[in-house]
Amino acid sequence: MARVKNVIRVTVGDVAKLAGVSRSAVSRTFTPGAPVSAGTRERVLSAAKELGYRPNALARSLTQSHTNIVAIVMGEFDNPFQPWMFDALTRHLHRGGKMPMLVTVDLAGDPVEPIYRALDFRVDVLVVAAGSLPDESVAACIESGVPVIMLGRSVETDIVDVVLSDNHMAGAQAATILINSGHKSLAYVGGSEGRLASKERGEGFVLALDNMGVGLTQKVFCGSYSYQAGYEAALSMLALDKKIDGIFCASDSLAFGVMDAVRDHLGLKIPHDLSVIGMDDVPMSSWPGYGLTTIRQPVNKIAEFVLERIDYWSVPGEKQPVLQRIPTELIVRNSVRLG
Amino acid sequence: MARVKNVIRVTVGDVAKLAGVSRSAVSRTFTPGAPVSAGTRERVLSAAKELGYRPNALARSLTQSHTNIVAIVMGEFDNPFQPWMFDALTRHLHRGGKMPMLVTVDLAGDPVEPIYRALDFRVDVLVVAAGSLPDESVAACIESGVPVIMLGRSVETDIVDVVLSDNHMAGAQAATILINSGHKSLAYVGGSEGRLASKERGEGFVLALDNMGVGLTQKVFCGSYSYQAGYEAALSMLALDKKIDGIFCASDSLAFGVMDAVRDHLGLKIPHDLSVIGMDDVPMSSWPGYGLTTIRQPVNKIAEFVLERIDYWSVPGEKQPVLQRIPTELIVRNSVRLG
DNA sequence: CTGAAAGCGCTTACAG
DNA sequence: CTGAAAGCGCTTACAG
Repeated sequence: MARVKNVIRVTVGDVAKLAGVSRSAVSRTFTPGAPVSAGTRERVLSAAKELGYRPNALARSLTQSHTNIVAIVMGEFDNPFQPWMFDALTRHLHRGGKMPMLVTVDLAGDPVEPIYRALDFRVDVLVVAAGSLPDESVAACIESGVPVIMLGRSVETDIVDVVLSDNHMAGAQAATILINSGHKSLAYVGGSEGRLASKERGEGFVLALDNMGVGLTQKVFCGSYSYQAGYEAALSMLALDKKIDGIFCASDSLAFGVMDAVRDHLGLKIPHDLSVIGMDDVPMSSWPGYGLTTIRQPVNKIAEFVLERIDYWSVPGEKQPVLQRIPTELIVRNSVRLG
Repeated sequence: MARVKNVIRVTVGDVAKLAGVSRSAVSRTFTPGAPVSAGTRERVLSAAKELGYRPNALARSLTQSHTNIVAIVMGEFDNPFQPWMFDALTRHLHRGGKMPMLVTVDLAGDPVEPIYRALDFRVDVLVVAAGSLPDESVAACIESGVPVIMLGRSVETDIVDVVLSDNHMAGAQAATILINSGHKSLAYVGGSEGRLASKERGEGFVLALDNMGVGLTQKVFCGSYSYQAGYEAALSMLALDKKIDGIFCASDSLAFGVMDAVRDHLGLKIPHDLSVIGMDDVPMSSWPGYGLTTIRQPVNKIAEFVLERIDYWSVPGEKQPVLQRIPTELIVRNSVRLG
């Protein structure tokens, strides 16, 4: 019943002894590309297998220039998009042989200490997946001296990578389907006015509308991407202007809020009376209860690109940060009246 | 424009030199409880501050019996409960000074390799937050020799901690409110029949019903906790038996599926014609669109307890694993017809 | 290709 | 309380 912690720690020395070679030989066998003869490699591998040996990643990291640990810095999961993006990211990191270490910045706590604690482990790079992250936290990442890859967020410096969805394209895709299907009076519901993503999505929407000779009837920024914000925005917006027949929301959760508000309080039918279009394509969008037509953020493509950049930064030398926009995709379901 | 990686690595030696003390003294200053005179501590601290010194956690881990890294082993985020639990867990780990390292087991990939890779970093403990985790992965954790804390899942051994919601209590809470508010024909919608949680919730529900002299009208296991599963279950269940007026679902997402199926296809009003009660209390439950009455899983209490157990396992000696059930809480909203 | 030696940055007994 | 020394488990030049 009682449990005794009993981890046998096999080391290079043990394997070397059993294989009858030097510790260097063992080390080389586990270092891809290092020179070892087929014979010794064989003997080392079989000894290692017999002993159940695996190199201690901590010790290895101490002598190498990298640790294979990637810090993911984020705020709270206050929006279904975040866990979704996060899941794709960790999955890709694993495939690339990286171990994700999590840094969740608590809005009630110290904005920088958790970041320093991750840095103590000599993480190779900081992936900042941060909508709701305090500016101080972001600043700490940038000043850390460690490569930073920002997700979907703008930064005032040009020394970090930024990867984000092509928000202008997204806005244009929303505008196009709405106009092509005969909508006349359109509105945009954004998140935080200050955030790049909300700004760009709105700009892309308006610009495409302009190009088709249509003006925007109304625009509102909610301060967040949350369901509640969307719910309230819909109420106030549609009370003001009842002829709006199409709304583009800067996130799916905003769109869900809009849809529910419309159903509960306004007595309008979606999409018959009003079309709603979201952005993200979180799994919930395909639930029959919503059937949300939306602009998909390509989380897997984003994650893949992040992995590429991690590899890029991992080789020493003069480096050039990039700002990369990943194309979005229109997903047609039932919340937009067609034809 | 070009970015040069330029991390200055200050070491104990640098600080020792500046402070005019030995490296041991520096080390002791950063080791809580170690003997250092106020004077040297002062000098060390100020030197450290001037240099921006922080102990290298990797090197430190190499000489100590612990690393402060906690592995979180999980499957996919296929259910809103998981990110919610995960968020609470990581938050508490940070508060306890632990760094979470993520191990997501890909169903398409190797079920054990990612776990070994985490073990290579000498994680202190494995927190297995695993509904959908393959048995092989779970076995690998248990055999690792590292303390294991299982979340909401049963195990065939008695050498690991298990912490989970009090599922019997949850079932009883659901039964009680349903019966007290005059429901007559009740059904249970579970997840996987084989899983402890789904089984226990159903048992608790039936047992409480029994005690009140009521039988269960119908029971179905969906194989998962997903929205889709709930949607389909509702369709087939209610087609079979139209007089059911109360359904207890083993998860909120199951309940959302049931609600939407009922609204879309059965023309029943919730809660007027049919009451639905969920389990988890994920944030979405409080969205006006659902207003789900549910049994809350105390994620923060669970996370707190996990932290306690991590501390417990961290001190050496004869150890005793525990199975801890955390009380659940009824959250009343609008999906159950009252009185 | 191979091994002995030095070193990564820290902590822990060990004498004082 | 303090410092010199040894050691954690590995890798990397350095000779051969």
